[in-house]
Amino acid sequence: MSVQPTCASCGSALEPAERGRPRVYCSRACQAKGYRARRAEAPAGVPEDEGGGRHLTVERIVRAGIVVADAEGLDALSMRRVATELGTGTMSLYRHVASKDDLVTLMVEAAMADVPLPDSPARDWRHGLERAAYRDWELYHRHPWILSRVMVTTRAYFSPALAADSESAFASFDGLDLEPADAFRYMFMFASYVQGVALILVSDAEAERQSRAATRQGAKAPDDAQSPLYEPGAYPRLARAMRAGADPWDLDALFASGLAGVLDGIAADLARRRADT
Amino acid sequence: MSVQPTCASCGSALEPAERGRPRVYCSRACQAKGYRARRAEAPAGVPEDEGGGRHLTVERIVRAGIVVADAEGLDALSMRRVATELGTGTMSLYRHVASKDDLVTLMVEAAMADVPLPDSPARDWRHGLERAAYRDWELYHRHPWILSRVMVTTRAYFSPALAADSESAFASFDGLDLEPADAFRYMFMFASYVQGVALILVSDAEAERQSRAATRQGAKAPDDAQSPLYEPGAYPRLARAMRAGADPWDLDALFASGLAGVLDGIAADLARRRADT
DNA sequence: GTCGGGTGCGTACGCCGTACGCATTGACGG
DNA sequence: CCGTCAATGCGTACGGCGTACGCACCCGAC
Repeated sequence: MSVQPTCASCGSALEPAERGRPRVYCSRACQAKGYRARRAEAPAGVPEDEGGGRHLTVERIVRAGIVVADAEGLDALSMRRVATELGTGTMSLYRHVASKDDLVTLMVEAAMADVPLPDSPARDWRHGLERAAYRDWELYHRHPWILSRVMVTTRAYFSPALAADSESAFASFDGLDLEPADAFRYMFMFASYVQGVALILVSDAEAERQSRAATRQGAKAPDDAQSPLYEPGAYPRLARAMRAGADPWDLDALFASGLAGVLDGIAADLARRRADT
Repeated sequence: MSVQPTCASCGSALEPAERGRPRVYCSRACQAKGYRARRAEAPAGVPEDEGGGRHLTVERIVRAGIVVADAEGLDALSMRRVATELGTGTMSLYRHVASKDDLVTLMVEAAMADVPLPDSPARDWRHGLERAAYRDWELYHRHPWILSRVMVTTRAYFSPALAADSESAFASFDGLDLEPADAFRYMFMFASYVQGVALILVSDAEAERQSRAATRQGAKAPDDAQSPLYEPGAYPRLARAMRAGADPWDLDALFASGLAGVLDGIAADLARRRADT
């Protein structure tokens, strides 16, 4: 009896008719994933081609992608662009990376290693969550494009870097004897807030880039204070609030103040639960 | 002395050499904006072509765009697609809409009218903000793609629908004698949280659509409980929390619980400020 | 030597947004 | 009734995108 050959990466059946080319993988996508898996389990024999040599590797591709995305935004990231940056052909990238989506996922994973996780236990839960928030904030500052992947741990998909981030934040509650469900709810609120402000940060960064590009072309920057947002009229409350709170636009300060509020909310819930028992 | 002719929409100088074609507008983009402006100021003479007739209008284009985006996501929205939906040529759209970006902006503006603003004053600030939060939440449910524009009022750009939303939410604070700067900070925290959860909602909707498409192609849905997120191991705290809080995934409940926490945070700050004076 | 898997990449396809300019229409002054 | 001209529709084309496909080469194993 002949064994039905299966794809070495995804396990799906390989049609005998498919033989001749992939032979082990059912598609280029699986091929790339297979290469990565095999390379990862290789027991660190040769140091992987010193000095960033000519050889194409996932690492070099991901690093090049991060450079482009940091400098010019995720919109400017294209496979052709990354290939040009590396001096290779576009399709060569697909030997190491399954798709553009895969590349971005790998980039996010890699970029999150740029800001280290705290290595000491937090003084208390509030200190722990503040540390975690500022770690994420720093990440968004450095690599705004990571928000293209949702940065709150949900059941949706598994990311080691994101899970490590969450785990570290959850450790803030360690001495508290919290119900796991409560811990989850606190975390959800906390992470949602951080992610929500990050969206503003990202769009600020994007607007900044665009206005810089426009200014280079000789256009004049529009005056903020001219905006109808600052004119009393149809929106008097909004205008007053904007004048008072947004006039020197300081997103870092707003982030800090909102964070304090969110943590106050958690504190209130903690106190209430403690009183109930 | 001959007057330098200027673009009727953006006011920039019109090169005489440019004469012959646009004659009034410096570009097709300005042309589209000009048409819209003129049509808007037309004093409602003829009822604008009853019965959704053959005539192409901004309204019909925007409506078609919303239908496509609702059903298949913003990724599926292309100018060609909208044109096909309307049975016209692709480039015809550009007579009424300056660009795809312009179209999306108009779509967001129009979609936000789908859920009415509250028309009665709120009982108290907490009730007011809850109403505002659920209004936005409903909007994100119906039209997840509106999050492609940042939905927190910042100095970045002016949107009438968004400003009206903010103004209405600010009205929650009306009887409170709040410093405008404090009101702004509360609003910022509140809106950031809502927007942050919306990002999860949106990615859920996207994942849902993709998995439905994959299932139609015969793939099996992956089992949530298999995810490393639920396995104790490298992430014990995360796994416990996920099992307890995310196992029947109920985003609406999580939204409500986090919202309560955020409002508690505002209440704490209000109480503190009141005690200080 | 030769063979076969690992690797790079050129070509091509079908999308996209949109610049450009011609064709048609319809209102209006003569 | 006709000439005119702005408003409008749209066909063609360009440069970009992601990526499927298959050929060419390299290099270690035998």
